[in-house]
Amino acid sequence: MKDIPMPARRRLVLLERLLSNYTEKNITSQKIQELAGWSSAIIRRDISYLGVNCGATNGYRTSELLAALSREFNFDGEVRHCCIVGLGRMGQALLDASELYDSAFKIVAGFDTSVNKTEVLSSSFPLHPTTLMKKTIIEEKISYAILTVDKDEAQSLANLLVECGIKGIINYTPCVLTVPKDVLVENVGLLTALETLSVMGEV
Amino acid sequence: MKDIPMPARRRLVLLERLLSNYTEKNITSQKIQELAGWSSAIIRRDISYLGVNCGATNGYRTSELLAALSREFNFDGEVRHCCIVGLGRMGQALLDASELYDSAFKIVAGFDTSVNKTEVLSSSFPLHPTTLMKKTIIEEKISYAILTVDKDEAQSLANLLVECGIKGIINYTPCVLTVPKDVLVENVGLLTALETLSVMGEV
DNA sequence: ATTTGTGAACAGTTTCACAGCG
DNA sequence: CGCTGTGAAACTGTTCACAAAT
Repeated sequence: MKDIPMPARRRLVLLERLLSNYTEKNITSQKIQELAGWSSAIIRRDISYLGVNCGATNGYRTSELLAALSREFNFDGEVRHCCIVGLGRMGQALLDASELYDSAFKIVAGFDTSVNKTEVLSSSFPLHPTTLMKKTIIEEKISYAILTVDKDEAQSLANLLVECGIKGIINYTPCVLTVPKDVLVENVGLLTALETLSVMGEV
Repeated sequence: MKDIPMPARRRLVLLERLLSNYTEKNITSQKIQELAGWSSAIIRRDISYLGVNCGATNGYRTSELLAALSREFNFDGEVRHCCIVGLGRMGQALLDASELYDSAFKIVAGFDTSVNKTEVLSSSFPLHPTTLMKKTIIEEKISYAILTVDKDEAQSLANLLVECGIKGIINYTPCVLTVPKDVLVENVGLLTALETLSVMGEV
């Protein structure tokens, strides 16, 4: 894993997503190219990092590839605990997170600065005021946070999360978060995503 | 713009986000490094693509940099029209999209396959059944779609959007969408983002 | 016959290091 | 003097093209 290039890792994650919704028994690099848009050459190299030796002719066995991806990324180990920080409209929309059912990730807590929110809303896991964040994150062994607060609270809550020893943040806010190098951030805010689309499109 | 490398474009978008929330009059490449985590060398090169000549010593003038970014990315031209496809919990959470207020993007329509949804919900822009998608996208000159449907509808609605001539899709579903090369996709689904975080983190 | 897996060539991106500017 | 802007070097990632596998 150590020496899989970063762009390859991102593609392999998408390959895992792709194969999860793929029903054929076998798949060729050519077929993946049609479905995902990357060149078949780079797909073969990406897959070669996984160390599967498929046996040519019919392409890869879907199940074998998926297993190799899970193994390499440790998606078959212990389930990773996550929390939602910010229970506004967006945070509430993620509360059920049916998407994560059957995945390697599980939301085990929600936080909001407003005690009102944490008391009124209900979910299958406990909702706490942010004052209990440190305690909960440590006790529940939470690795990742999903940040869905207002932009004026974003950096201060990111700071708090870092203090709690979080390993990564999914940033749904339109802010650039300042965090130490060992804390990873995925920026998935709507405005950021729209600006990126628009900018990648210009010839 | 033509020859700004893709990784540089992504950073420049984040630089734009960063500066939008930055109140000092001047900023140095060193300061950006502290805030965003990229090396000061690469920041200077990224900015050099914009063709601003700042005049050393005190770093860049924040306002000048922001203006150059807006100019380069055409954020100061006509507002780009967007639509939400899928009015479930997530789609509804994006309906107000206060985030886009004062930006280069505006949501002008929402769609759902269920007429029920489009009739019951209310928003500042019209909600239509997907049967009216082609008509509306053309009439309203909609460039970008925000896809928040269930995973079993994701590809078929992506197909429809492509047929309507959409330029890019913000994909909030956990699916990999198959689209022509000239249609761009930003994958911001929760599961995809969590898997990416986890995979980028492994040493 | 078809498709993988991979050295070697190529292309793209980042870093280094320093001249030049205010 | 501190900071930018940028050639040139170093590094990283992608594509080519073909031998090996079945």
